[in-house]
Amino acid sequence: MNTLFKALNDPTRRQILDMLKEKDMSAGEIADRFNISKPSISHHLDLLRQAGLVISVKEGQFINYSLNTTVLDEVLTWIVQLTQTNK
Amino acid sequence: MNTLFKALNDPTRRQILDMLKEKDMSAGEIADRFNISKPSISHHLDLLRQAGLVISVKEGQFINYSLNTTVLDEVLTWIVQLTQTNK
DNA sequence: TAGTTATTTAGACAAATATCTAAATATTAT
DNA sequence: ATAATATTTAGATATTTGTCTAAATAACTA
Repeated sequence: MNTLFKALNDPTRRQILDMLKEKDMSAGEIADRFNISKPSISHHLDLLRQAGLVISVKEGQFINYSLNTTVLDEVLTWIVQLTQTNK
Repeated sequence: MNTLFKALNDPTRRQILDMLKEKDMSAGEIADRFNISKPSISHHLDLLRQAGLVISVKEGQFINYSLNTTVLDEVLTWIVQLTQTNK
Protein backbone atom coordinates (compact mmCIF):
# COMPACT_ATOMS: atom_id res chain seq x y z
CA MET A 1 0.00 0.00 0.00
CA ASN A 2 2.81 2.34 0.98
CA THR A 3 4.99 1.39 -1.98
CA LEU A 4 1.98 1.84 -4.20
CA PHE A 5 1.09 5.33 -3.01
CA LYS A 6 4.77 6.25 -3.11
CA ALA A 7 5.00 5.14 -6.73
CA LEU A 8 1.88 7.10 -7.64
CA ASN A 9 3.12 10.24 -5.91
CA ASP A 10 5.04 11.67 -8.84
CA PRO A 11 3.69 13.34 -11.99
CA THR A 12 6.34 11.78 -14.24
CA ARG A 13 5.52 8.29 -13.05
CA ARG A 14 1.78 8.84 -13.43
CA GLN A 15 2.42 10.09 -16.94
CA ILE A 16 4.46 6.97 -17.71
CA LEU A 17 1.50 4.86 -16.60
CA ASP A 18 -0.80 6.89 -18.86
CA MET A 19 1.58 6.30 -21.77
CA LEU A 20 1.80 2.58 -21.12
CA LYS A 21 -1.97 2.43 -21.17
CA GLU A 22 -1.83 3.21 -24.90
CA LYS A 23 0.93 0.73 -25.72
CA ASP A 24 3.90 -1.16 -24.35
CA MET A 25 7.14 0.76 -24.68
CA SER A 26 10.86 0.29 -24.21
CA ALA A 27 12.77 2.26 -21.60
CA GLY A 28 14.40 4.44 -24.24
CA GLU A 29 11.12 5.08 -26.01
CA ILE A 30 9.65 6.27 -22.72
CA ALA A 31 12.69 8.38 -21.86
CA ASP A 32 12.55 10.10 -25.25
CA ARG A 33 9.19 11.62 -24.32
CA PHE A 34 10.55 13.45 -21.30
CA ASN A 35 13.08 16.19 -20.74
CA ILE A 36 14.67 14.10 -18.08
CA SER A 37 17.84 12.04 -18.34
CA LYS A 38 17.63 8.35 -19.14
CA PRO A 39 19.04 7.30 -15.76
CA SER A 40 16.33 9.28 -14.02
CA ILE A 41 13.61 7.65 -16.09
CA SER A 42 15.23 4.30 -15.42
CA HIS A 43 14.92 5.02 -11.72
CA HIS A 44 11.25 5.97 -12.08
CA LEU A 45 10.63 2.73 -13.97
CA ASP A 46 12.33 0.81 -11.20
CA LEU A 47 10.02 2.33 -8.59
CA LEU A 48 6.98 1.54 -10.71
CA ARG A 49 8.24 -2.02 -11.12
CA GLN A 50 8.82 -2.38 -7.39
CA ALA A 51 5.23 -1.30 -6.81
CA GLY A 52 4.06 -3.88 -9.34
CA LEU A 53 2.53 -1.19 -11.53
CA VAL A 54 4.63 -2.16 -14.54
CA ILE A 55 6.14 -5.39 -15.78
CA SER A 56 9.47 -5.40 -17.57
CA VAL A 57 10.53 -7.99 -20.12
CA LYS A 58 13.94 -8.03 -21.70
CA GLU A 59 13.87 -8.50 -25.44
CA GLY A 60 17.33 -8.46 -26.93
CA GLN A 61 18.99 -5.23 -26.03
CA PHE A 62 15.67 -3.59 -25.22
CA ILE A 63 13.62 -3.79 -22.06
CA ASN A 64 9.92 -3.54 -22.73
CA TYR A 65 7.61 -2.16 -20.11
CA SER A 66 3.91 -2.83 -19.84
CA LEU A 67 1.19 -1.65 -17.50
CA ASN A 68 -0.13 -3.85 -14.72
CA THR A 69 -3.22 -2.41 -13.12
CA THR A 70 -4.24 -5.36 -10.96
CA VAL A 71 -2.25 -3.99 -8.02
CA LEU A 72 -4.44 -0.89 -8.08
CA ASP A 73 -7.35 -2.91 -6.72
CA GLU A 74 -6.03 -2.43 -3.22
CA VAL A 75 -5.97 1.35 -3.60
CA LEU A 76 -9.36 1.36 -5.25
CA THR A 77 -10.87 -0.69 -2.44
CA TRP A 78 -9.41 1.57 0.20
CA ILE A 79 -10.74 4.71 -1.44
CA VAL A 80 -14.19 3.24 -1.99
CA GLN A 81 -14.38 2.02 1.61
CA LEU A 82 -13.43 5.53 2.74
CA THR A 83 -16.11 7.00 0.55
CA GLN A 84 -18.84 4.80 1.99
CA THR A 85 -20.44 6.75 4.79
CA ASN A 86 -20.33 5.32 8.27
CA LYS A 87 -22.00 8.06 10.23
CA MET B 1 -4.14 15.89 -8.41
CA ASN B 2 -0.58 16.35 -7.24
CA THR B 3 -1.61 17.80 -3.89
CA LEU B 4 -4.05 14.96 -3.51
CA PHE B 5 -1.54 12.18 -4.14
CA LYS B 6 0.96 13.99 -1.95
CA ALA B 7 -1.55 14.09 0.88
CA LEU B 8 -2.34 10.40 0.48
CA ASN B 9 1.32 9.42 0.42
CA ASP B 10 1.78 9.03 4.15
CA PRO B 11 0.54 6.26 6.45
CA THR B 12 -0.26 8.64 9.30
CA ARG B 13 -2.42 10.82 7.08
CA ARG B 14 -4.23 7.81 5.61
CA GLN B 15 -4.87 6.57 9.14
CA ILE B 16 -6.31 9.96 10.08
CA LEU B 17 -8.71 9.69 7.15
CA ASP B 18 -9.72 6.21 8.31
CA MET B 19 -10.37 7.58 11.79
CA LEU B 20 -12.43 10.48 10.50
CA LYS B 21 -14.55 8.03 8.59
CA GLU B 22 -15.87 6.77 11.92
CA LYS B 23 -16.55 10.17 13.44
CA ASP B 24 -15.53 13.82 13.37
CA MET B 25 -12.70 14.59 15.75
CA SER B 26 -10.82 17.56 17.18
CA ALA B 27 -7.13 18.06 16.45
CA GLY B 28 -6.18 17.04 19.99
CA GLU B 29 -8.39 13.97 19.91
CA ILE B 30 -6.65 12.88 16.72
CA ALA B 31 -3.17 13.64 18.07
CA ASP B 32 -3.87 11.58 21.20
CA ARG B 33 -4.13 8.45 19.08
CA PHE B 34 -0.60 8.74 17.69
CA ASN B 35 2.85 8.67 19.19
CA ILE B 36 3.67 11.81 17.30
CA SER B 37 3.81 15.35 18.67
CA LYS B 38 0.79 17.62 18.34
CA PRO B 39 2.59 20.06 16.04
CA SER B 40 3.42 17.21 13.67
CA ILE B 41 -0.20 16.07 13.59
CA SER B 42 -1.26 19.67 13.10
CA HIS B 43 1.00 19.76 10.06
CA HIS B 44 -0.48 16.53 8.68
CA LEU B 45 -3.97 17.96 9.16
CA ASP B 46 -2.92 21.08 7.32
CA LEU B 47 -1.75 19.03 4.32
CA LEU B 48 -5.01 17.06 4.34
CA ARG B 49 -6.95 20.32 4.50
CA GLN B 50 -4.95 21.81 1.62
CA ALA B 51 -5.81 18.75 -0.43
CA GLY B 52 -9.47 19.20 0.44
CA LEU B 53 -9.60 15.78 2.10
CA VAL B 54 -10.71 17.20 5.43
CA ILE B 55 -12.72 20.22 6.47
CA SER B 56 -11.91 22.09 9.67
CA VAL B 57 -14.41 24.05 11.69
CA LYS B 58 -13.48 26.05 14.74
CA GLU B 59 -15.77 25.50 17.68
CA GLY B 60 -14.72 27.49 20.69
CA GLN B 61 -11.20 26.52 21.57
CA PHE B 62 -11.43 23.31 19.58
CA ILE B 63 -10.99 22.77 15.87
CA ASN B 64 -13.11 19.95 14.57
CA TYR B 65 -12.04 17.99 11.56
CA SER B 66 -14.31 16.01 9.27
CA LEU B 67 -13.71 13.86 6.23
CA ASN B 68 -14.44 15.15 2.74
CA THR B 69 -14.26 12.39 0.18
CA THR B 70 -15.67 14.26 -2.81
CA VAL B 71 -12.18 15.30 -3.89
CA LEU B 72 -11.27 11.63 -4.24
CA ASP B 73 -13.47 11.39 -7.33
CA GLU B 74 -10.64 12.75 -9.42
CA VAL B 75 -8.25 10.06 -8.20
CA LEU B 76 -10.88 7.38 -8.59
CA THR B 77 -11.62 8.44 -12.14
CA TRP B 78 -7.95 8.46 -13.06
CA ILE B 79 -7.38 4.97 -11.68
CA VAL B 80 -10.48 3.55 -13.35
CA GLN B 81 -9.53 5.12 -16.67
CA LEU B 82 -6.08 3.56 -16.33
CA THR B 83 -7.64 0.21 -15.59
CA GLN B 84 -9.82 0.25 -18.67
CA THR B 85 -7.89 -1.55 -21.37
CA ASN B 86 -7.03 0.35 -24.50
CA LYS B 87 -5.04 -2.28 -26.37
C1' DT C 1 -6.99 39.53 35.26
C1' DA C 2 -4.25 35.39 35.59
C1' DG C 3 -3.97 30.69 34.64
C1' DT C 4 -5.15 26.66 31.97
C1' DT C 5 -6.26 24.27 27.71
C1' DA C 6 -6.30 23.65 22.53
C1' DT C 7 -4.05 24.43 18.55
C1' DT C 8 -0.89 26.46 15.40
C1' DT C 9 3.41 28.83 13.82
C1' DA C 10 8.41 29.12 13.59
C1' DG C 11 12.71 27.28 13.13
C1' DA C 12 15.93 23.38 13.16
C1' DC C 13 17.39 18.87 11.59
C1' DA C 14 17.72 14.17 9.67
C1' DA C 15 15.99 11.23 6.19
C1' DA C 16 13.98 10.54 1.74
C1' DT C 17 13.54 11.86 -3.07
C1' DA C 18 14.41 13.49 -7.86
C1' DT C 19 17.77 14.73 -10.54
C1' DC C 20 22.35 14.80 -12.79
C1' DT C 21 26.93 12.97 -14.94
C1' DA C 22 30.09 9.22 -15.50
C1' DA C 23 30.87 4.51 -15.72
C1' DA C 24 29.41 -0.37 -16.14
C1' DT C 25 26.87 -4.11 -18.47
C1' DA C 26 24.80 -6.40 -22.16
C1' DT C 27 23.40 -6.99 -26.86
C1' DT C 28 23.71 -6.32 -31.81
C1' DA C 29 26.22 -5.08 -36.04
C1' DT C 30 30.45 -4.41 -38.90
C1' DA D 1 37.36 -8.11 -32.21
C1' DT D 2 35.54 -3.40 -32.23
C1' DA D 3 32.18 -0.20 -32.29
C1' DA D 4 27.56 1.25 -31.56
C1' DT D 5 23.22 1.03 -29.09
C1' DA D 6 20.11 0.29 -24.93
C1' DT D 7 19.79 0.32 -20.33
C1' DT D 8 21.21 0.28 -15.63
C1' DT D 9 24.29 1.17 -11.59
C1' DA D 10 27.04 4.29 -8.78
C1' DG D 11 27.83 8.37 -6.61
C1' DA D 12 26.93 13.28 -5.90
C1' DT D 13 23.79 17.12 -4.91
C1' DA D 14 19.75 20.09 -4.13
C1' DT D 15 15.07 19.93 -2.61
C1' DT D 16 11.28 18.12 -0.13
C1' DT D 17 9.37 15.89 3.78
C1' DG D 18 8.37 14.32 8.55
C1' DT D 19 9.61 15.14 12.85
C1' DC D 20 10.93 17.69 17.03
C1' DT D 21 11.00 21.63 20.71
C1' DA D 22 9.88 26.27 21.88
C1' DA D 23 7.01 30.05 21.34
C1' DA D 24 2.71 32.36 19.80
C1' DT D 25 -2.33 32.73 19.55
C1' DA D 26 -6.87 32.11 21.01
C1' DA D 27 -10.54 30.74 24.03
C1' DC D 28 -12.31 29.27 28.25
C1' DT D 29 -12.29 29.36 33.73
C1' DA D 30 -11.62 30.77 38.45
